[in-house]
Amino acid sequence: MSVGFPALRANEYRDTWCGQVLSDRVDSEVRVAGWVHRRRDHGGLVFIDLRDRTGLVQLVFNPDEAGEAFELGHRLRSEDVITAAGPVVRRSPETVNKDLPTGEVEVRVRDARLLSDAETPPFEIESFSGEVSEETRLRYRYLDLRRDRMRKGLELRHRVASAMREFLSGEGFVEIETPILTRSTPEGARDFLVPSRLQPGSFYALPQSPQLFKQLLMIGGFERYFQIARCFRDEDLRADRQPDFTQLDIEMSFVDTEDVIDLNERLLAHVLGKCGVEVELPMRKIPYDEAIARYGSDKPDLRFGLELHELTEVFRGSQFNAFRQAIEGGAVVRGLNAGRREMSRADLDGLVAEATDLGAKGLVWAVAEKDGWRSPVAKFLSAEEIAAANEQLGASEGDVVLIVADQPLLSAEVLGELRRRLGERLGLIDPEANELAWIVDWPLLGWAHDEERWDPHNHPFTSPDGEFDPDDPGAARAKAYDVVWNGWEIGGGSIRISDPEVQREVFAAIGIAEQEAEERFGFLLGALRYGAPPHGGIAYGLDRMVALLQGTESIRDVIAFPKTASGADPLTGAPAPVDERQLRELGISARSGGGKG
RNA sequence: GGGGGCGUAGCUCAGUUGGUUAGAGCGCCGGCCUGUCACGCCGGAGGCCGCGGGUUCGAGUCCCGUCGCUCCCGCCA
Repeated sequence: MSVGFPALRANEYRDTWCGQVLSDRVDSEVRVAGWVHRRRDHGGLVFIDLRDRTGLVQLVFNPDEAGEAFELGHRLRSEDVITAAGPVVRRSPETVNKDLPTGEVEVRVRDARLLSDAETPPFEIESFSGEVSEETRLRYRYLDLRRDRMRKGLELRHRVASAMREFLSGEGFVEIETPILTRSTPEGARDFLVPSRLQPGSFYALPQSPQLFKQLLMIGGFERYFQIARCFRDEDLRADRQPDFTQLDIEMSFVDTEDVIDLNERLLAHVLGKCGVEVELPMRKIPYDEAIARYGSDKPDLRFGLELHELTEVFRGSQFNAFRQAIEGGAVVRGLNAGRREMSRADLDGLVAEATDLGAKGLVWAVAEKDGWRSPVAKFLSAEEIAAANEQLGASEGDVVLIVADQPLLSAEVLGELRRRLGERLGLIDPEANELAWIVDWPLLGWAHDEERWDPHNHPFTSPDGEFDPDDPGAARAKAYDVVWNGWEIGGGSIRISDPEVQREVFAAIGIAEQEAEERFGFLLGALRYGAPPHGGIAYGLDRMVALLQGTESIRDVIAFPKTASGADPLTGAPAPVDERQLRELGISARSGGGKG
């Protein structure tokens, strides 16, 4: 499945794509153009694999047929750009190359011309001696892009984006661009700032998302908007995070949660369907609390089991002090049945170390045996406790059990992360499987322990589900929803607050004072007063979606010109110092007070 | 901000307990070769062992610092 290739209009360079020189062209004359992929020079006979975006075709330079062009055949080197013409000839049976779609034929060159003489590339385009380091690939990205893998990734990305536009246009959505130079939006991440020359001392911010603008578009009456939008966040990078990334941003009016979910399920089925992934509708919906309790994650990988079970009641009042005291202190005891496994003492101790690294106070392991547990803590546990725990965990003889007692969220997340790692290590994941689900019924706010205040789980414009009680903000649920695919969060959104009074209450609850709210979001609060329809939407991480479809862990493989982990671009050298003069013009020079720079 | 891994030829990597002239495969250059397709054969060039300092008779190897790449934690709708 690839991007379509229209019939070429003949010009002096070519009239046929390399990949289309197939058996049906035998006896016809073709002119092809491209890059010298590989040469096999036999002295009196030269074979060239010529590559363009559509594939490879073998050119044969033979002194009798090629004439003057034969000399060129000898001189050609890797990545030279040529045009060549001649008859398409069927290969004799013993010289057919079954690994090549064009391997049944070849072009007998009669005429060829060098269009561009290439220096020896720093790495082989298709190398067979190990993976080229990412830094080298990025420094010569224009060569890396010639590789099959990159071309397929970016073509896939184009197909995904096209399918999105196609579906949404058909549903009455209008694609609208929002500003790149804007005011800081409050999604929590650090902003990239752009100094203003015309207003020295003031700064634009690059948008972390078009959130506020899409709400303004709803108030502006567009009803259905989307944008494939570039977003910017100045935070540390990861394999699945770039400082600038792309999101499919959607917003719609006169809708509630179910309407948004319905539209988006059909969108996902359309887009993923175009890429060979069947999506069963309706998709699973898992409440946030259930996701945490069963999988220890708000983006669970549902391709395998190993679910978590709560054991707090089993161990309440236990003789085992660590459990009893933890429970009395508000902890929740959770267990995971890893199943019948051959695990050495070192493996199990390794898991304990991983759990403490993840922030747990400890991890108890046990191996279920005929009568009781083999475990460092077995002697502290009664037969009744062990039997009850086995019952909860569904554990039978030989099963390895892992238990964490800690604060409710921490105990779940630690075990959830161990679950994820074990699923991978134990080979429990079917690489062909695709599990999509909605995570719904999110808490509106979360308690930020280090700052001792309430923080929006999503962003501060998310609508509470039902009445918002300012006296008990922690109890509020949100009209929010995330899409999770094989353990990756690929999208998330919410119904927004369309009542200015509710918006003020939520701002107040998260510690944004009236005056500050007016300063930072006055324009939104003002807009909400002029007739805001009920509205909501969603945003998808396009890079992550394409990476998942491509089967790669790194979104850098599906971005044409990505940054390294330190936010640099080895190709252009960005970020780079700028002239003192430029800084002075912007009024931000360290020496701006002084004289000449 | 913290932790792990890596840095040796153009590329991918090996390099023993610190020991004498630094290795391989691919690529590159030259020669031979009319059916190869990761062509083959013969010959050759190519090294600031990331950078700086230290220990030592002697450092690619040990120590300290630093820079870069990478993965993770923190951070990040």
